[in-house]
Amino acid sequence: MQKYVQLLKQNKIKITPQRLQIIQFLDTHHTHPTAEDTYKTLKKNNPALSRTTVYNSLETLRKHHIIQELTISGNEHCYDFKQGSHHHFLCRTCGLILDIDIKCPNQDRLLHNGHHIEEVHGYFKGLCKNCANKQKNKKVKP
Amino acid sequence: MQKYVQLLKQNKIKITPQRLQIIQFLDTHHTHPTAEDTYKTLKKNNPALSRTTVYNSLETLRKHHIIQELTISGNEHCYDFKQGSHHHFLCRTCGLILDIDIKCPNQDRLLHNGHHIEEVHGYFKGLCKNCANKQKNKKVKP
DNA sequence: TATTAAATTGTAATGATTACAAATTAGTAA
DNA sequence: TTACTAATTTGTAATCATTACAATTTAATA
Ligand SMILES: [Mn+2]
Ligand SMILES: [Mn+2]
Ligand SMILES: [Zn+2]
Ligand SMILES: [Zn+2]
Repeated sequence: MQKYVQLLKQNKIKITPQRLQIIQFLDTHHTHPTAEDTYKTLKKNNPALSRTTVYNSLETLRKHHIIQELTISGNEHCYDFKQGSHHHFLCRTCGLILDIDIKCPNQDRLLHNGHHIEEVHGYFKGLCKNCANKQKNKKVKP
Repeated sequence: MQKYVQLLKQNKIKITPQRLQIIQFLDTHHTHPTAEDTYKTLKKNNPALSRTTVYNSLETLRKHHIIQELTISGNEHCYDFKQGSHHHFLCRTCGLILDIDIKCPNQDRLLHNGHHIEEVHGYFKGLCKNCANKQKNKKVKP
């Protein structure tokens, strides 16, 4: 927990229990949760928590590059505490989002034709192993 | 226009004026418009057009891989008639979305750890050349 | 311990997208 | 050509994620 306090201090933003809880949640659940996922989970142990606080905090943490915001699904933002840019896979069937640890020569690009690159996102979308197997079984045994 | 008719025929979906207009719009405006952009523009020449039709048509065209759906902005879908997977740049300041034609070794991946990859999206987010210059001028001449 | 700017909270508003049912139409076959 | 039917289009209402806002609370500082 102390490491999260340090993280906020380094970024000169106020240390609040809500922010600490949100960072801790993201650090211990590498499932790329949405704001709503985060809210629902933390609300259990902190019934006074407001949904707005979760949205505000995630935005603040993002602006300070403490967390990353993914736009892989297209209808909701997902958040990721993992440091360093990495690729992701989204299963269109079950919604699973996985880290994909592959090397990419464009991962660290900072400039392209005069445009300043601040973030690089590599998204793969398709059918996960699990869902693919389920579909296969259905076809074989109808 | 005949080429759009062929495209729909090949995909065995009904040829409607709305679908033809939508494809034509995307084919002649490579600005990655949203559903709303498309609706507003086409509504001018076809006041009877429904927003729902635009959403439905874009979804149908996407399912048949006639157009691509981008999730780069995070709060709205953008559409792209351009064939073949290619990378994109989003300016966080002005909203501009550009094609980035670079080679990527992961562009044509079909499988990763048993997961079936159907789409590859490479998104760069940052500040475009134009907006960067504007910011620079502001600092120099306040 | 008092002060104050920043953060949190709850509610209302917004914006994108989807659901739905009635009306229309494209494709097909007589 | 005409009649039929399933697919499509339309308009409206509903939903879902996110943001705006004002009142209340709190973390940081002196
Ligand atoms: Mn990740
Ligand atoms: Mn493009
Ligand atoms: Zn899956
Ligand atoms: Zn710009």
